[in-house]
Amino acid sequence: MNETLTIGQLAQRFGLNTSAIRYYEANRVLPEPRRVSGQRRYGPDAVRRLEVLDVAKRAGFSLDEARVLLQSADAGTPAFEALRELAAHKLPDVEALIERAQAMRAWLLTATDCSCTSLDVCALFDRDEEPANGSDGAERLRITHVGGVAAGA
Amino acid sequence: MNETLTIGQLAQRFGLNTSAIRYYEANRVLPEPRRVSGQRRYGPDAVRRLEVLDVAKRAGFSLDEARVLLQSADAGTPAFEALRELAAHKLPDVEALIERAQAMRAWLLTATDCSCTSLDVCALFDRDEEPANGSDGAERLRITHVGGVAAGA
DNA sequence: GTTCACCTTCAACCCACGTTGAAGTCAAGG
DNA sequence: CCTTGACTTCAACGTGGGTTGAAGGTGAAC
Repeated sequence: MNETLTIGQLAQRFGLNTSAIRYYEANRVLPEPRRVSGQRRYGPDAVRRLEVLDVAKRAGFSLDEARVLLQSADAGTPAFEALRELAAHKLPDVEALIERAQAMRAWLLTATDCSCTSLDVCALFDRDEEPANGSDGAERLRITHVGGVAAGA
Repeated sequence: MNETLTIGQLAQRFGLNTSAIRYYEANRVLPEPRRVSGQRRYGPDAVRRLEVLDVAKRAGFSLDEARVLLQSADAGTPAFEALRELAAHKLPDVEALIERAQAMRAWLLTATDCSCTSLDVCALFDRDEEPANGSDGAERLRITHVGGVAAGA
């Protein structure tokens, strides 16, 4: 069992489509692998890179950011330097996202109890409300600009 | 002061681009307004609709969902019916998003303290970790599939 | 009459992250 | 020889929420 995989085997191991792996390579997130009669062959280093990429993506990094992280390894600089900087830069975005999502959640909970027959009179949809009274409105949703976090499906 | 606005005035009132308003109309999120020599004129009803749309978007609804909400008003059904259903349907997505974002935050916080010189040995990037030990790894990020919540900038 | 600000339409473009399709290559097995 | 299956390339498409640009209309002011 010499650890050399075709693109199909590698893709299967990570639950990816082969097109995704080619896409990563085309965008220099993964290096060009060795080839046997035109076909890509991957070693354990590629497996680890995909492992790192997988976790990095789930941690909220874009492919561009993941490329920076992975290429810092190739540049010989200690990994924690790039990692710390990327993480510190991403943290405020994620924290803003959390705040925003919690405001959404609070609003949606209130909305499930709404009894208004017309949206015209529903205080849930009033903007710029005075923060004096019971605060049912949209003022908590006023959080502006959540930065570059994808968090998508 | 008869409350009739041009598209530019309406856009300014909401901090929107006029193209956005035309886009909403083209996608039937807003109805076609009255016209004066070809140009759109908007009344207070349109202002309220944009207000509702604005809050709905910030609450996490897509334009499609906002259209459903706004058109239920035209259909004569009580507003709370559509609102409750939409909100109840969106809530799990938002709660998943919160969980996911909090997992990201925890990982990023750990990452800012990482001292690994190589990503190959960094436990932060190990997947499928045994939940036995100190749990520094990526297992909390394993939350799969966050549904249709945008939350973008 | 021309300049100005504002409006109109329609099609094309943007972003990230890939997917899909057409057309072709290659090695192994029957 | 022929089929099968996995691989190759490249270009085009899809998403959501709009933006941008070209080309033109309209009314009022100067």
